[in-house]
Amino acid sequence: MAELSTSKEKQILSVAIQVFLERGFHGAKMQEIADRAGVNKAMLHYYFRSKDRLYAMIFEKLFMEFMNSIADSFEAEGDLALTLKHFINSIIDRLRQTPDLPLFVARELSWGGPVVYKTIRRMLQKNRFKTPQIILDEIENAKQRGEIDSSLDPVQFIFTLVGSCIYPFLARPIVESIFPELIENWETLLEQRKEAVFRVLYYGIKGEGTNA
Amino acid sequence: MAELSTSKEKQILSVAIQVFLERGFHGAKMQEIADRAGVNKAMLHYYFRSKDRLYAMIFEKLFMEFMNSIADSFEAEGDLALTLKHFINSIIDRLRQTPDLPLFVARELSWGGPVVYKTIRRMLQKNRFKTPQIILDEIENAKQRGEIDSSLDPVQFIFTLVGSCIYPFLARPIVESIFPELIENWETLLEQRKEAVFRVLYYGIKGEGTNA
DNA sequence: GTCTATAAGTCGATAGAC
DNA sequence: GTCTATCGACTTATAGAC
Repeated sequence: MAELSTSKEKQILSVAIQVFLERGFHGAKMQEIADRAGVNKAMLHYYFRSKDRLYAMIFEKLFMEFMNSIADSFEAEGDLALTLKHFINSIIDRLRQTPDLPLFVARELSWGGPVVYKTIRRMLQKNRFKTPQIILDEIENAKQRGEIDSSLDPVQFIFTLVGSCIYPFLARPIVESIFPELIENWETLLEQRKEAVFRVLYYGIKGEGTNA
Repeated sequence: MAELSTSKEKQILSVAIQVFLERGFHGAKMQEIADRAGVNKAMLHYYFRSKDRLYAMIFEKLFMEFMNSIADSFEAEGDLALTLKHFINSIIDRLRQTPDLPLFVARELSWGGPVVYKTIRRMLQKNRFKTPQIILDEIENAKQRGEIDSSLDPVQFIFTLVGSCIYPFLARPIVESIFPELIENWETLLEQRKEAVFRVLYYGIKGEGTNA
C-alpha cells in the first residue's frame, strides 16, 4: 500500500523479514525485531500498527516470492533436456538466496492462521498461479517423438522434479543436526545437486518401462 | 523413564502428541491439550510437571520415530532394484501413518530450542544413527557389474531417493492450498508415487552419462 | 487424584512526555 | 518521530480445598 518512505521503516521491515523467516509467526517476538533493528519496540507499532499487520505484509511478500521462484523457473528452452536443465539451475539459484524460504512457507501454511488463508484466497483470485504448462508440453512432445516412456505420469514427474530441487532446503535443519559435515560444503552440494538431479530425472524418464 | 501407569496419563500424552504435531512447540497451548483430552489443565502439570518436560518427552519420541522410519526402511533385498523398491514402499507406508511427522521434525529443528539440541546430542552419543550402508553397498556392487553409471554420486542419489519419498509430506500444506484437488486423492497419489519414484530413480541411474 | 482460583511471567499494544 | 513506563490479555504454573 503505502510507500516505504523512511529509511528506518525499511530497516525495521528488513529485520522483521529475517526474524519471521527464522522463527515463524508464533516464534517471532516484537522485542527481538526491535532489538535487532536497533530501534525501540514502540517504533514497530508506530510504523506497522500491529504484529498481525506486519506479519501479513511479510507473509504475502515471501509467499509470492516463493511461488514466483518456481513459476518463473519454468521456461521453454527448445527441448525437454534444456528446459529441465534451466528449471533446475534457476530454482536452485533463486532459493539459495533465501534458503529459509521453503521451510517458512511450509511451516506457516501448515499452521494456517487467518492471515495465511486470506492472503492465499486473494492471490488465487487475482494472480492465478501459473501452471507448469511449459514442462507439460515438452513432456507430451517428447512422448510423441518416442524420446521418453509414454506411460510417464506428468504430475508425479513434476512432483519429483520440484521436490528434488526444494528438498535440500526443507531438510537442511535435519541433515545439519545429524551430518553437519555435509552442510559445511552447502554451496558445493547445491552445485553438484543441479547436475545430479538433471541426470537422474532425465535418464530416468528415458528408460524403458520394463518392470512394474 | 517412568511407566505410563494411569490410563488418563496415556490419554493426555496421546492428545499432546497430536497437538504438538499439528502446531509445534510455540503454537501448542496447554489449554487446548487439556480440552481435547477432556481433563483439567492442572492435570497436565500433575502428570508432566511442565510444558517443557511434556514437549521434551514427545519430541524425543517423535524424532526417533522419524529417524527410525528412514533407517529401518533400508534393508538388503538381494539386488539394487529390489532394495530400492523396498525402501520406497516402506518409508511411504510408515510416514502415511503419521503424515505430519516430517514437517514437525523440520519445523522444530529449524527453530532449535534447548530441548531439541539436548535430545539430538544425547541421541548422537548413545544411539548412533544408522548410515544407509545397505544402499551404498548395493550401488557399489551395481557399479562394478556395470549395471549403473560409475560416475553416480551416492550421496546425491540418497538425497534424491529420501527426498522424493518425504517431499510429498513436507509439501502437502503448500500443494493443498494451491491445488486442493490433488490432495483429495492423497492416498492414491501416495500409491502411484511408489511406482513413479522407483521408475525415475532406477532407470535414471541406469542411463549412460553422455551429457554434462 | 481432581478441581477452582489465582499467582507469576511473557508479550503485544498504548499513553504521554519530549 | 522517538522514548519510557505501563496497561491488559494471554499462558504457564501452583496453592489449597475436597
